[in-house]
Amino acid sequence: MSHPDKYKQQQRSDLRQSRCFTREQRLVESEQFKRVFECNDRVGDRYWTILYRDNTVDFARLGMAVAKKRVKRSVDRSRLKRLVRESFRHGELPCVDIVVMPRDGTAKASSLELQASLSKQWSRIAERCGR
RNA sequence: GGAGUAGGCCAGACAGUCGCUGUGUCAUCAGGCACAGAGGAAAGUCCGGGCUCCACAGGGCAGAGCGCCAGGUAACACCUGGGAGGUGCGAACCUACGGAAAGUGCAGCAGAGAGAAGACCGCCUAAGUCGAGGCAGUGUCCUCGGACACUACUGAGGCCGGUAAGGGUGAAAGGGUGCGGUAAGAGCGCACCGCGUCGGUGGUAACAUUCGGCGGCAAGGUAAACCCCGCUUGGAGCAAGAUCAAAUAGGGAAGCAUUGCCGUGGCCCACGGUGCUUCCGGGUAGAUCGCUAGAACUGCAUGGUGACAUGCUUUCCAGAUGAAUGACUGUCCACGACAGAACCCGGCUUACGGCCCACUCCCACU
Repeated sequence: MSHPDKYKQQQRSDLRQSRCFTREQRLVESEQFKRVFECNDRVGDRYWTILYRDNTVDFARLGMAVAKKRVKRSVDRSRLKRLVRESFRHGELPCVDIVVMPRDGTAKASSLELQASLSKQWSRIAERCGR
């Protein structure tokens, strides 16, 4: 996908494969969040709790719930959100709505660790949905 | 070189790739292109404003805040300059800095006594009183040596007192030093110093005073204890507030329909409820505005000790809303601290990496 024309073509045909992150790919309304919280599957490790649920559109959507209680400083909250977004953008996922929540102490971990952790979680979700 | 004081500045840089938000522009759409995109503290939310809504005839009380003087400012508890007091060898820094003679309260331990104070040790015996003893005179008695009584003088010592010099206690004992004075002492008197006060002088003023007079001179500390005096002061906040506005339930008006059904009633009329349609009002979810052109910024000039002001000039400089401002790679260096806008400004406070300049003290060398 190094060739730009090829990239564009692919993006047009299938948002799933894209590396963009537009508004459509986010959970925006509280209804959407509620839907995921009410009924979901979950995966996780010591950094993250990730809820997911099949959605009605044909691409994955991401939402984040970063509680002030869990991550105290505003700088760290921003950092985690960026990390998650970036990772989500690069990861390949089935058509599910996802809500990512950090755990206590996640802010102390290095960016490399967190990225590794996240991509592992994405593939687990993909695997489960594939079955 | 070390230790310190004050002021100012910066907030990794460059290139490439992939993203996000806004604006502009092109495009039917998809999207393309261009430009812009966190801080000095964006933080704490501690003050002061703007802005918005609510309340309000006017005045007072209560409550809250402030408190040397002058200036700056939209305003301030901020800033600048000055005064006073204090800290430091010094450069410098610190100060909630009105009133203690309006009243009330508070002060552990020690100490005799802690607020118009006090006599524990010490000092003194002048006044008052008791008075061993001494000496003189007179009288009486006699063993002629004296004894006793009275009076006057003197008088060790005691009592009652005097005394705030000295010792001792304490953070603090009601100006200090010296001389006079005294029974011993004491502002009791005087000199000098200090203090208070009145006047003069200087200063816009706080205040100063190497000027003059007067007062013996204090009823101390604490007001971030109550309090008194003076000045200021409505309340809530952008989730303020404004506009548009589904769905559902309910409200109002008009029309239609059956002149249907139910209720009031013996029956008709009538009235109320029930059905449908349209409109209105309210306003929830949601959306839009508020939302960034401003007590703005850049540079210069002028005035001012300065904070700052005035004039000209330059620029448009985040505006998100489940919340953008990032990730990766490479190169270089001092190897990157504290930390993320949420209506906007002016301050204060706290956190923190580095650099520059000026000044002070100490050490060493020449």
